Amino acid sequence: MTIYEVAQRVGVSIATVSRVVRGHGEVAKETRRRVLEAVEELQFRPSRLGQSLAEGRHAANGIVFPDLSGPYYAEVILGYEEVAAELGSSVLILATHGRADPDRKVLDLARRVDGMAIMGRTVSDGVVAQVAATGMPTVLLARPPVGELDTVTTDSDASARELVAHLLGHGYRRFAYLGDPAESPDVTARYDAFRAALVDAGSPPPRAPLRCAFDVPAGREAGQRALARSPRPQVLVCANDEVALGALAAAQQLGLSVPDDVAIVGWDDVMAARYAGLTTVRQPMRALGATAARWLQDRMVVSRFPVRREVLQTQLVIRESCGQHPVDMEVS
Amino acid sequence: MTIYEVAQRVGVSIATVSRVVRGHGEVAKETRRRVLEAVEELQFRPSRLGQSLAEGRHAANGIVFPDLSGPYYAEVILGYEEVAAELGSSVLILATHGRADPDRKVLDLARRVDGMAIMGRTVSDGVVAQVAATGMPTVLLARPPVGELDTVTTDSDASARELVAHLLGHGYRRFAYLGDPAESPDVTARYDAFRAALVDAGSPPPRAPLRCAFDVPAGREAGQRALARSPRPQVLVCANDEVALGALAAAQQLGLSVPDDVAIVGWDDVMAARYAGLTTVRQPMRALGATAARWLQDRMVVSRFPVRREVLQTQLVIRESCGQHPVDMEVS
DNA sequence: TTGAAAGCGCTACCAC
DNA sequence: GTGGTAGCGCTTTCAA
Repeated sequence: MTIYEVAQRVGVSIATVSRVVRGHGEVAKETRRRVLEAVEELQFRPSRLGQSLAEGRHAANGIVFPDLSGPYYAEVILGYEEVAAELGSSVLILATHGRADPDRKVLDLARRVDGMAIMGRTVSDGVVAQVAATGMPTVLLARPPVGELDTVTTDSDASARELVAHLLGHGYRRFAYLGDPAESPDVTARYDAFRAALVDAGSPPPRAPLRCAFDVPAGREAGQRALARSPRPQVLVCANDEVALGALAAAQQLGLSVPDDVAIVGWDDVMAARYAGLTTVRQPMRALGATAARWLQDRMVVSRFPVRREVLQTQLVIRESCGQHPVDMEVS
Repeated sequence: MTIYEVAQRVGVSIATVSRVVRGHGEVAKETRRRVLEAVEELQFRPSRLGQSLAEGRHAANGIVFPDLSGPYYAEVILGYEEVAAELGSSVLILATHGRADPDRKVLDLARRVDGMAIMGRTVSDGVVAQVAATGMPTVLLARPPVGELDTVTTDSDASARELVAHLLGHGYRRFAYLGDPAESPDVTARYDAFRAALVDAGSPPPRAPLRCAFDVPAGREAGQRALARSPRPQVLVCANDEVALGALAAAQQLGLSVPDDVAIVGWDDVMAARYAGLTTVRQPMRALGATAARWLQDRMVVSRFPVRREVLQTQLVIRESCGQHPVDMEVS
């Protein structure tokens, strides 16, 4: 079903059909009626490819993320899709984690979209720069800036400072950090912020992080390593909630009580964190994605636009896992 | 940067450049070298639009889901993306829930993909049929079949039967069901299965479901309503885990102990369920998405292919919320 | 008010 | 081996 068949059926040119369908240009009332009738009868829908090729735009944009497992990325993507869809863009998603040749895949995605958001440690700065160099509107998410690209991240410093103050207030002095700063820019930022907060508070810097992946099993394994250290750390500060939940399991397995024998804190505030009673730092994940989509739109509409950088606020959420509190500080 | 510029630079025709780039057809070694050199220098990447238009395919497929909030859909999409990417397709996502004109959006998506997966109650059977009628390879996910379309769902009957047997074994006789069968085909299936299992076991059928949306706040509200009934139900059977978590909060708020005063069971086994100690039915969400992607591929490759129907197995997961058990039946 | 036609960027067939 | 060229389906300008 092409525009030609419609035109032929009505006995007009394809230009006229196009005008009617798009609602641009002037068309005689009667002609319009006949065209619309044929469109309806033939169930004509213009080919997106033909349209895009002629218009020179895809009306789509993409988001690249490490992987979708874990509620964190899912939420970001939801926020992104919601805004993008509102703005009339289709959304393409691309997970790179654990996949062969992520660079190629990102470059490939770049050929199907008008703009893209790139999250975390998915591809190298070089590839990001390469994509951006083609003139592709690009925004970076939860990732250090590259060149003059728009970048939206979430705060680690303020909440790390709050967290450390809170933990020191509990009287804790021996900390272990679980997570691999090399794995993700987020972890890097979180670890650095944690370390800086500790040092600024006059404490000795923490030992090197116990490196582990970003999931529950890895957290458990790292938790076991941490808790085997002597003297045993009083607090396990974890790169994200899943690692913290793993650490929780490790403690349980060793017969240690949380928080009496060891305190555990996470990062993100995924749904499970509430039920595990995990003290954590809440991330505005939806807002992260929504912001990226909005900025992308701005860049696609206005050619020259000042570079944007924004650090979204996070919130320390105190629950039971970091120590006994006089009253429940968070109920709901 | 088009194929013309590359051709001109090298002094060959675009046909030759195309041959080299695609790796088809015979090209003299020396010519190939010079073309590749130019491609490299000019950073030429063929336009996806031109390519697709000429090839007559998008090399992309789409998945439509009610919304992305809640870990359930996210996991399905992950499974889908993983397989689709492996198969060389880009993935477009579309959330319909709470959006204006979902039909139009789905039809729109259909113009950009070679195949699509449609989940749950996103669009009417009519629209599904309309999409399928265009020849678009389509598979239905967690949704009743429409016409001759491939459909993959998860089992509700067997696990509902197991669940009911287990609950009856606890001595419970008064059940309340929380969730709105009209909201999603999943809920319909779950409620029907629950009801049938109860009746088959010789119990009286449950009262009508307490209708509520699919999230924690709605679950809490419905939980309050349920627990205010007299006589108070002994078990709240919930449409999904989020509703169950809400019901849990409601019980807590009323000062009721779970499971001593009231038992609560959910459906899905999202991550939070483990930490909330929720008895639930585990869904193979990744497998659901992966299966859809695989079937779609089959349909796109082989034109005529027998209709497929599959019901993936689910697993009853017993935790604390359904009653005291002699020993921990699930540790990890 | 309408039509003809020039692209948009590529693939693949047919000649040479 | 290589080039010419006819599509693929649409938008939009220019004429009529």
